[in-house]
Amino acid sequence: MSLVNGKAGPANGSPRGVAADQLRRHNLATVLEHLHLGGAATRSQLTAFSGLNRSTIADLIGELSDLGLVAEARGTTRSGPGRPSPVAQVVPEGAVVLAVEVSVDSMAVATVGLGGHVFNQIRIARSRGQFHPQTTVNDIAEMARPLLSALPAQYNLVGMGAAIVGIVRRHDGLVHLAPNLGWRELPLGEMLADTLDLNVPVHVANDADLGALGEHRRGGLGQVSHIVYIGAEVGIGCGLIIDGVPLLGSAGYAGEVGHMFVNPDGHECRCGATGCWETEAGEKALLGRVESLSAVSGLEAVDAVVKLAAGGDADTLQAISDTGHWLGVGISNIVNLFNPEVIVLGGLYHRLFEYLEHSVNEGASRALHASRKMVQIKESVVGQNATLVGASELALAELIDDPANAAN
Amino acid sequence: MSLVNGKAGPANGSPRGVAADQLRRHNLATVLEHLHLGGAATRSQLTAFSGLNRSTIADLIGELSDLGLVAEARGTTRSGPGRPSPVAQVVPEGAVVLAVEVSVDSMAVATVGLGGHVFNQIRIARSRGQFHPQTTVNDIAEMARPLLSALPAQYNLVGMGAAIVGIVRRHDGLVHLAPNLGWRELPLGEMLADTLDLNVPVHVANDADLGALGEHRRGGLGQVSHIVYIGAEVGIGCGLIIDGVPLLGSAGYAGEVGHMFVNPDGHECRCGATGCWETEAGEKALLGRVESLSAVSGLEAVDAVVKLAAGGDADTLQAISDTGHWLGVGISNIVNLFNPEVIVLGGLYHRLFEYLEHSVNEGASRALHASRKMVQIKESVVGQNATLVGASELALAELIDDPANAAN
DNA sequence: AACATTTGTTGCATTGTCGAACATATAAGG
DNA sequence: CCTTATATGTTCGACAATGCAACAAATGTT
Repeated sequence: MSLVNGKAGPANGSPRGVAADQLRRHNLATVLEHLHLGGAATRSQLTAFSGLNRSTIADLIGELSDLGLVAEARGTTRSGPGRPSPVAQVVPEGAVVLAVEVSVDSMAVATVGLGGHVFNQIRIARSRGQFHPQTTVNDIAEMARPLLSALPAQYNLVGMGAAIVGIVRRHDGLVHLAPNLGWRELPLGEMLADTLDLNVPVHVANDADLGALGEHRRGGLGQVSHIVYIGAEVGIGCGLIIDGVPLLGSAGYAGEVGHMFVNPDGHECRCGATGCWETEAGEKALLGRVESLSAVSGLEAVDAVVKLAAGGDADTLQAISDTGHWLGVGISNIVNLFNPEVIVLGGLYHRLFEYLEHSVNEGASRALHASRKMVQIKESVVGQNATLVGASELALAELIDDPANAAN
Repeated sequence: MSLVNGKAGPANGSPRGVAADQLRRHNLATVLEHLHLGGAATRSQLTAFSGLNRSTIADLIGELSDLGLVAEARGTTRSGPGRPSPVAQVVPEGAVVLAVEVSVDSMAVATVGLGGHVFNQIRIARSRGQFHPQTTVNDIAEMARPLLSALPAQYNLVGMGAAIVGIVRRHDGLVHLAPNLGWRELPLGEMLADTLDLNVPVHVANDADLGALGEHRRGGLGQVSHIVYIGAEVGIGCGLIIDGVPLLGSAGYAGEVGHMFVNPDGHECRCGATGCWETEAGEKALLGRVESLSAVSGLEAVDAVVKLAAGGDADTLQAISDTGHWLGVGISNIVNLFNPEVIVLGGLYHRLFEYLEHSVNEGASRALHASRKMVQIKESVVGQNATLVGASELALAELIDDPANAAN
């Protein structure tokens, strides 16, 4: 939570100084974020966590309560003497967002409230054909309508977040390139805003970036603040959390790892190069290694591989292991560059994690010893919904960062 | 400048809430940093920059002036009517640091004051043999002594920063591994503190990380906040600035790019793999490509290459160009991962920049189009002293971040 | 020389947090 | 059941920092 002044300032650039109101904003945000991510907490816990005085905490909670974002209840059973501290928790309907995910094999929409409460969620399969963008946007609107009307009375919609399998410019939601959807230079942010017409801010981001955000905030990683999320459907996506903050790059294009070079003797890639990470560790690479499948492709083929692996088919296990090896080799580069604490595997790798784990670790042993030793390679905890959860967190962030101004 | 509370707090973790004193600290830091990096400024310019009230700026400058960090002078010639605004500027001797650099071919020590004012500097050649660590530390102490006694009266020494060609754990200055110095798990921070006995905080960091910091802060890059610095002596080093903040990784080991994989048909590397970036674009790769030099090695060989290139020797130019190509290929991976605005080439690449530029750009064209288009590959502006400057900035950062508490 | 303009200076208002005193709710012990 | 210790909420005044308005000062313009 940075404390950069957000109010309108003098002409040249944003003001760097900070006044008392920004201090209040920061403290409100800190308390609300803690409740949002950590669940219910007593006032005395909040006092300890924040380092603020109990009078201040009382005041902050009072304001959040007036805003309809937090509610207090009588403290439950406690140990030890002393006046019981009331338990504060977020009110989910106090701030609701619409989360959207457009992946290769499915599309999902969810209504999510403060605290990560999912009111409702729909996921539909999507064939791999390329659809006209406006058709997709209309489908999203169609899926969203019933979810929005099913929300409890008096809900407060504050934003919308969309995760897209593609390269997205953050500040305006322009989809620069989404090969698997057939989109290019598409002003998706605008289109969603216009078509859904919800009168709330629309955020669009890359799916892996949001997968990382979802895992960071809801993946039970506690105080871990350097995380790399790696997911695959057709291509390989990578999202990075550095010091607790998403790494976006200057335009939002950071984390494009698919065409990192890993294998001297690899296959030719659609990008023209040879031995790209995607070519060696992506879905197509995996499927190509399972001989009995050569005819099938896409999601059905992946499902078949999962089934074969579960059945203990030696060929399939070897194919998965080979894929894991190249996955690990790429990971070693990433470990050297970022020195993260955790690498989270999502998407395809999440489905196959138990069969991949060993060979990934073996492949990653190429990395610098000191960095390698301290990093843990794990499977996604949030699982299939990591990107959708990330999209909701993205949309909620604006409110959490400035509860007083964003709530109404 | 993050506004995280730094004062002693309750037992579990650092406090997240912020009180008025931290606000003051933030504003003092903002003003001082602006003067430190941007040079002299009138009060009215500071008012515009910070967004704070004129009374507040007057008060802040008053405090910085009382601390001996800033001095005001009568405003010089101005255009337009109105009462002239006094010009504030930093007092270099108000906060002085000792900056140290231990590279492969040289060692340097400098006394640097606020505003980046270099009081004195010594650089000595260093042969490539491996020296006992304590000998090196003693040499540094020896070099530092005359510099410290040559400082103006009443100077205030506030810290020391050391740049090391090796992998350094940030929080305690442990040199995990420095192959070119022959060091391993060496508590250099402690050794410097004990031997120099200056009674100030000692910071140790990787040379490329500090090169990046030096370029970011004194490289005339203005508001650019996503920078990758790439330097080479024997190996390739990489330092990253993300959103204006150094990327260190969870232990400080981030940016280890030397063994990134780039060339399928490459040479064998000392790490055991084949086609590492270092093997293809490092010093040895370059020297190996210049046939007429094959016997010579080290700094003399590099000097010879520079001379041959300046003389227009076709073989040499081709060798440099080939090296540049592989440098560019590695850069394309980095561009894809970080989406930076500027890549700064230092060290060996700085010396050869005019001969490399074209082939580096060609090699980098592999990168994602959108990211490639927006990044500029430049040569270092600070030049040979980038890492030394970075070391001084590192040591000064503590004071700038909290002028009131760190100044005395 | 009068005026407009910009900026420093001063004193008070406002905002936000802290701290002390008091009130309240629980557990433990007799 | 009553008393006591303890932890925490509540209240109100103190304190710190910034903002604001009125005034003063220094400069350019006419």
